[in-house]
Parts: sequence; structure tokens; C-alpha cells
Amino acid sequence: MPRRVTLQTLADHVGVSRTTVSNAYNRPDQLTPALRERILATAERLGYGGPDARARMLRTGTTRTIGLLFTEDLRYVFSDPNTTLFMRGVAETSALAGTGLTLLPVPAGMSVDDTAVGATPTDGYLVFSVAASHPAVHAVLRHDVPLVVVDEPDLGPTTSFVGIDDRRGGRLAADHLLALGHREIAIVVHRLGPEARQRPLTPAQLDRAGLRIVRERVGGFFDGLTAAGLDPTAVTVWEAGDNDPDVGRDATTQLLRARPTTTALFCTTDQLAIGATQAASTLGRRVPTDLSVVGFDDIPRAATWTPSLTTVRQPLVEKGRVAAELLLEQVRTGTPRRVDLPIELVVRQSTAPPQAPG
Amino acid sequence: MPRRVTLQTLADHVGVSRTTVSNAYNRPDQLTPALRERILATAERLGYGGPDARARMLRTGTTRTIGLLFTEDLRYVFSDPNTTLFMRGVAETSALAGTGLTLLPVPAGMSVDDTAVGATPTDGYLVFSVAASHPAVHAVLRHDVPLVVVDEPDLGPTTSFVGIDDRRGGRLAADHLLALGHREIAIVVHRLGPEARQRPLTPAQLDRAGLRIVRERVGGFFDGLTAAGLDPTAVTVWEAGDNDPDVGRDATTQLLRARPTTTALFCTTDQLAIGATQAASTLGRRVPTDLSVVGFDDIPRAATWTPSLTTVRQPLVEKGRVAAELLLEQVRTGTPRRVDLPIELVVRQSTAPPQAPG
DNA sequence: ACCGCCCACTGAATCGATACAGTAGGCGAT
DNA sequence: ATCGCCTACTGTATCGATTCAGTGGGCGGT
Repeated sequence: MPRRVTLQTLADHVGVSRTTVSNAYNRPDQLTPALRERILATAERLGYGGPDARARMLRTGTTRTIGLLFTEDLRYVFSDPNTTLFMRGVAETSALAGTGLTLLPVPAGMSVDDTAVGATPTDGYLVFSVAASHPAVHAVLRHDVPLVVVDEPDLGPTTSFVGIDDRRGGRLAADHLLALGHREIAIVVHRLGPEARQRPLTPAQLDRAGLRIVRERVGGFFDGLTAAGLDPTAVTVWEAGDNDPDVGRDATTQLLRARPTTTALFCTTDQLAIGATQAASTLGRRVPTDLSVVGFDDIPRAATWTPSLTTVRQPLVEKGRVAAELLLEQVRTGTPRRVDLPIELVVRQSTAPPQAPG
Repeated sequence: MPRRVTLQTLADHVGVSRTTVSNAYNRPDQLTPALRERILATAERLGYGGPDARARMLRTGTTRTIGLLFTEDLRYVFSDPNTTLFMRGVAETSALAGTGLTLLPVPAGMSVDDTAVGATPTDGYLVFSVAASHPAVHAVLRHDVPLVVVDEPDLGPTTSFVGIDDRRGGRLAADHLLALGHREIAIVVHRLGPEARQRPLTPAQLDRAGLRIVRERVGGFFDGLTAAGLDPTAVTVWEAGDNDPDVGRDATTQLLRARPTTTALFCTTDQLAIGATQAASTLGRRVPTDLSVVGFDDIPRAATWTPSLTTVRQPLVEKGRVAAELLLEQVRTGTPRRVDLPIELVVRQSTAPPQAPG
């Protein structure tokens, strides 16, 4: 029975050495065009699809593939614009570089050892918004390959990092609402840790929150309140659970029922903010007349939604591009690098001064 | 200088053979728990992250990774629900199986040889809605690994295939509109070939259309018209370009200007249908009173959009799951299989009987 | 006619693991 | 005491490519 077709098979058929066949694929200048043609034609005839990727990878040590690690719920990953826009940026850069992109979801409740992490070859990992305490972080660190962390967790100056100044983002939101005259402000945050749930939060719980970016955004918001002479600990903070409009709607409904005097809401993502506007309208409160809402991210829907959202913009697609570039660069040079992307407040229709009481 | 840590390094340190160390990872029952512990502890101490994926893949021949090939524009891939829901299904199944998922975009204008296709190792390919004539199809076929085609192209009974009865879907849409009493019907189709453009189509152009699913959906629609005694060739068919609401809006605007007596529109995707309703309202035509719109797919937005869309539902996430299962099954058994997923007409608010003229 | 160089190609070593046949030692049964 | 069997581990061949140090032949220069 005929074995698999390999470089050697091809070499035997053409009557040259294996090296020459290899060169036909990888170093065309090392042989005469006529011979190369003959080799390629024979390959086509024998159904040889080119050098085996596995063997090449072992020999050269490079895989031309990067891994994208994330731990978010798969139901949301592919519908959450925050994630998909990031992925798009990564995919653009890796496609341009001719690099494969391997998705490595680590579903909640699944041991990292049962996932493809480590079992699938990569030149490096992109770690996308994973809680510092998550076992997956340890798993990739152990493999000692280039690593770029996006948003979370911050592993210090020796690890490449892409993110934004989340604290300043929170501050921008606070300053905007305060400048409009709001004093009764509440906050809706997305998931703080591995478990999704809906509940009000104490400052202590917030400090222990697993997600740095949420802590930072809220912290920056509190900075603004403090600077204006308000007491942050008096502010209601509600944990929404997953980053999803429906979840944001439910959380906001509960929150507004519990704190009906609220005139302004800061949501740590646009997805939640969209849900918040739905909740408001269900409760008969108009946005922005009866309730101002500020989001975060500036996803495309923020601009087209009615009312269009005032939000803190971060360049999501760009984030993916930069992260992938950093990783590919680090694979080449070995040098880690940190990048802070610019953010800005985008004022739209969802915020206005509070209505005079009565 | 210290070489990389390998199984051998570890074996030398512990004082056992390389095989035993390998067994510690892959066949725990082959050695005493105490020895295994000692090996694993030494591994941790030496910073050994487990057997090298490259070498294992070469030796075992299996990569525990599947490739997802697509040729759509990256700008849309990650925002088009049709694609992202499919990906979600694929990701769910592959994650559960502990298999990596490698994204293999083939951007327009890029040679397949410059992409990671073939250069990145996979146990098989998922080909997602790629035109039959696209070079990428030939490229993956040449590699002689398991293949599952989704929607397009149909490569016959020897190749696994997942799809729906697109023709019947088109027919369902036609029958619905005809039963409502519509006679002035137009069609908006998404992209037919590699180039995106906006234009009316002749029947001949439609027949030569690169995308089978578009031909089938429109063909089925025509079947319905013919069965009702109408002449399909008299129907205006407009090519929208990319599958995107904005594109659908522009195409519909042009179409309605060119054919103002149109009372009903069949769009080959919900994305286009959403754009169509926007175009209608911009032109001062209410949906469904002045214009009925039928979509295709039943993406989540179809139900929440105003007006909610009458559409032909296909199970998009399920499609991804089934496709991945078929591929993993074929990797194991070598047997190709074909699956036709169920579809159904979902009647919502975007369709109604035509208004009496005048 | 001879030297030396360059072109085009070759051969052996190597990447890091897994598979499989094999072996030493211990223990129970006869 | 001997046999046979089981457990726990070993040694070697192998996966399919790339790398790098050669090598032989042809050709130009003198």
C-alpha cells in the first residue's frame, strides 16, 4: 500500500534529493526554474499539497500561528461588539501577516487542561480581558512564549500590554455628568468576577472586584465625584452580570426601582447603557429628560441607537490590530512593549441637565 | 548555555527514561502515582510546560485543531450576525471537544499562498460560504484532509456538507407574499460574486451568479411566482453588494426610485431587509402598510427590530455546531456526511396585504 | 592547459515527541 | 524451587521536514 506522499516521495519520482524539493518550495532561487517547474508539476500529479505544516513547525520552531485566549461566555463573545470588533482587528493584522489565528476559549467550568491551550501550537498568546486569578493565565505563562495582554490582567512591565486609561475614562464620564448638574448618580457595572449575578455593591466588594478595568472605570468616576465634593460611598453601584443589553435592562430596572431619585447613570459599557435606556423607557422615564445615561466603548450601535449614546470612546478595532502587531513584533524581536490607546468623551443625545424637581 | 527544556531534560533530571516522562503526561496509569508526582514537580521546577505541541503533532499525525476558512471581507465577518452566530456554534463544539479553532480568512486580493492556509496545521477544514470558483477551495482540496462545506460550494456526495434547502426558503417567502395579494414584487440580493457592487440584474446574470445560495433562494422565489402564473423575468432583482444594513438601505433606495410601484420586497438576508425598512421610511413609505419586506435567516435583530421582520428562519448557531461536529466526526471516522437543517417561515410585522391603489 | 570560482544540487544531522516491543523484578500458584 | 504472569519501566525507530556544510561539473580568465 502506498504511504503518504512526502518530500521524499516527490524527490524519488523526480530523481533529485529531498533538499532540492524542499528548496523548490522555500528557496526558488536555489534551483533552475525548469527543475522547479518539473517538481511542482510532479507534486500536482501526485497530489502533494506542499510541505507538511507539522514537520515544518517542529524543524523550524516557528508555527506562523497566534493564539487568542479568552474566558468569556461563548454566547456573548460572538455577539458582544466589544469582543467582535477586537477580534476583527486581530484578524486583520494576522491575515495581512499571513499568520493563522487560533481561538482558544476557556469555557467557565472547564479545566484549562481540557482545552486546546498548550495542545495547539502557537508562536504566542493574546490574552483578552481575563481575570488575573483565572487559571488560564498561569497556564499560558508556564509555556514561556511571547504574550500580549489586553486590558486584563496587568502583569507588569515585562509583559506586553495593550489597554486604555480606564481610570481617566471614568473620570471623563463623571466630569461630564457633574458639569451638567447631576448629583443623584448611580453606576451599573458589568461582571466583576467569574460568576454573573445582579446585585448592589458595597465599596469593599468593588475593591475586591476581579476585573481591573471595572475597578478603574468606577475608581475614576469616584475621583470625579470626590473632586466635586461628593461622597462616592453614597453612590449606588449595581453589578449587572454579563455584558449584554438585556442584562443591563434588568439591572437598571431593579436599580431605578430601588433608587427612584436617580437622575444620571454611568454604565461601564455601551451594551449596558443601551439596556439602561430600554429600562428607563419601560418605566416611563425619558432619556435624557428624566434620566441621563453615559456608556463606555462607543460601539457602532451607540451612534445609531435612539437616543444616541454619550459615551467614552475607545478604539476597539485598533486595539485588536495593535495587540496582534505587538505580539508578532515580540515573536520576532523578543522585546515586550506596552501601548496605551487614546480615549475621548463623545457627547450625544443620552445626556442632558437634570430636570428641575417637581 | 542551557538548551530548551524537553522531555529528555526532564528524564535526565528525574533519572528515568524519556518514555516514562511522556507517559506521566499521556498515560498516567502506566506508572506509579509517586513517580508521576515527582516528574510533574520537577517539570514545574524546570519550567517545563508539557510536551511540545509541534513535536507531538508530527509524531501522532493529529493536531487537535480545525481550520475555519472564509473569504468574506473582514470588516463584515465580525459584525455580520450570520457569520458570528455560525462561529459561535463552531466555537462551542470545538471548545467542548478540546479542539483548537483556527480562523483562516482569505482576504480579497490576497493570494491563498500568502495566507496561513496550508501553513498552519489542521485536522480538517470548515469551508464557510465560499464561492465555488474561489482559489481557496482548490487550495484546501489539494491538502487531502477532511472537509466540511457550509452553504457553498456543493462539492457532491463525497464531501461533507451542511446547509439548508435554500430553494424552499425562497419559495416560502414567495408564497407568503403572494398569499397576501402582492403582485408588484422586487428582490434585493446580497453579493453574487467576489466583487461588491450595486446594480439591477438580468436573469442571465443571476444564473451565472457565483453564490449558489443566492441563486437557489431567488430560484425558489421564482418557482413560487411561476406557480402563481406570474412571469419571474419581469421581476426586478437588485444586487446590493455586501451583506450589511447600510448597503441594503442604499440598494433599496435606488430600487424603489427605479420601481416606485413595488409593494413587496424579498431580501435574501435580514441584514438587507433591515436596511430596506430604513430606506422605505426615508422615502416616506411605511412598512408594512406601503411596503412589505421579507428577510432571510432570522438573526436576533429580526425579532427586535421595528418593524419586526417576517423572515425565513434558519438555525445559525446550530449550523456552526453541526458543521464542527461533522468535521470532528469525519476526522475520527473518515466518513463524510451531509446534513440539511430545517427552515421555517416566521411571520411578523413587516408584511401585510398591499394597500388598495389610490 | 590549468586554476579557481560559482552554480546547482546532495547527504547527514536534527527538531521533540510517541509507539511498540521488550525486560527486569516481584509475587502467587503449584 | 520453578514457572508464569503482571507491573513498571526502558530503548529504539519513526513522524516529515529544514539546515548547513559539502561536492562535482562547467566555464571564464590567463
